[in-house]
Amino acid sequence: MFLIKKNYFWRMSRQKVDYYASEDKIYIATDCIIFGFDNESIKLLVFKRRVEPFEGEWSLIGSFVQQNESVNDAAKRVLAEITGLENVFMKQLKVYGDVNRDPGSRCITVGQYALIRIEDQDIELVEKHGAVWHDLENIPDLVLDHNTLVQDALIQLRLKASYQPIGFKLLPEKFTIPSLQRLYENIYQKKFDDRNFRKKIIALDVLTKLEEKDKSTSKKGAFLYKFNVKKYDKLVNAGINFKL
Amino acid sequence: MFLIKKNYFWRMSRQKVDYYASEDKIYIATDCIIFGFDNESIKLLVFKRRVEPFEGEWSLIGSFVQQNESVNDAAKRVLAEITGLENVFMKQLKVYGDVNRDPGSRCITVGQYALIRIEDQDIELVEKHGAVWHDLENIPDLVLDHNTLVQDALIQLRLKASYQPIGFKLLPEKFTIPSLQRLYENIYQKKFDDRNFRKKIIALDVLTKLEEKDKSTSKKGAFLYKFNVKKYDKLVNAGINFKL
DNA sequence: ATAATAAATGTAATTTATACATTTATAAAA
DNA sequence: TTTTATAAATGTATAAATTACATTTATTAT
Repeated sequence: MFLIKKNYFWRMSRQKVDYYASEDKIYIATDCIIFGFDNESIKLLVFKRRVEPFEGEWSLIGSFVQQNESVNDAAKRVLAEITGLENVFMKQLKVYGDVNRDPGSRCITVGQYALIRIEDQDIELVEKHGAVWHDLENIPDLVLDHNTLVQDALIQLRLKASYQPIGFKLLPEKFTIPSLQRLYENIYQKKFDDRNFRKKIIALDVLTKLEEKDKSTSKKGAFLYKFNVKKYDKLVNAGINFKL
Repeated sequence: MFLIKKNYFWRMSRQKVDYYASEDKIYIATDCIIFGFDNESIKLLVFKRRVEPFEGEWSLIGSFVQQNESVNDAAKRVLAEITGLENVFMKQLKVYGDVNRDPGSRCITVGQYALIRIEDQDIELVEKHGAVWHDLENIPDLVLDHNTLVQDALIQLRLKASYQPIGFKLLPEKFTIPSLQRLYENIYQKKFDDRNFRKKIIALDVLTKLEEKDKSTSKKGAFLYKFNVKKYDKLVNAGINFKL
């Protein structure tokens, strides 16, 4: 039998239910919906479970939240364990709290989506954990409600991209305008006119043009740009409305 | 000592920590940030605690999540207990999961904001629970991190209002265009030009004009309108972009 | 009959978004 | 060395949306 600590009686007065003793427990997990971009398309990082239960099945990367860490720190910890990355863009998506979402035991999970630069990952670490990048069109069946988490995260990503230039979080430090365009075409699942796209992005005035060119995709080569964080922060503070 | 059920070993393989036995427990609560509109200004519903701890202090309305209810149902339950209302617009805001957010014991809370029509509330019930509506400019100091929850909810409300006409959730079934304008002026904390506001709202084509007038605020009286849910749903499905 | 007051209406000017075709730089092939 | 192939880069005219702005109208109370 598990006794709730005394100082937790305070909330109970408002409720009809008897909380005073309970064997019950609700577990708290967090699962990461990790998106990356490889200059071609947006991809999702999932891993194949190597132990029971669900051995051999695909799953998001997650963990229980521990007693001595915040919910957000738990997600950061898992992300670092699998990709070797810290200081990654990560946002809470939603709590999945249905009673029977996990047949094993009562467990809620906090979905958190992360945007990472694929090139920055620690490939050995990723492979060691059995994690694999999947195209969004080919996401396998995942355990529990994880496919729902992914779909919700995609909706959120598209929404958020429409009022904040989060797309930059997915790009390497130096990137070309055509690759930025491909990224946004991926996010929104539609083509943009290349002249208008370039015009709009440059009008935002958050890019710094470099002397270097990336010649990997054309003979002419495309100029590389950097994201100007200062100018961007100014924009955000002024209440940006970044619509493509 | 509390033993984690066997089938919960599966997540552990990924972690270094020993989960096999633990006296620890993380409590899960949910707190409601309840907004209402009285044709004048937006208000927040909070209540004065009548029992220890924090007796006499102001607090959001919340509860622990119970074993046999979902996180969202817990919030709905509390909301119904205090206001008598069901089928209210409510959205998850964020999980507050810092280790020390609650000095009593480890407890995370899911903030959920609700938009209600003040006129619909069960006043007796509200008063019975010691709940009071406060102007946003005069929100008292609340327990724990509840003031943070409120501020975050306001930001979210403003953001959401810019791409979905959630403002209507705060209005009575029949409302005038000037009162709708006052609501949006409250949400955005700025004045709109009355001619342009009316033009834009009517161009949305989700309002049905009634024959009745509301003469409570002028001699001429203002025509009442109803929100057309069908037309609105069409808009939402088509990917609305409701900007004022 | 008059005064007072909020509600309702239209238009011109400006800004922003869209549609659309050619030239340019370079590497590879001839 | 010349030609070919290819993605990158650029400008302009048209349409659509947003903004700024002033007067008339319906009604109640005096």
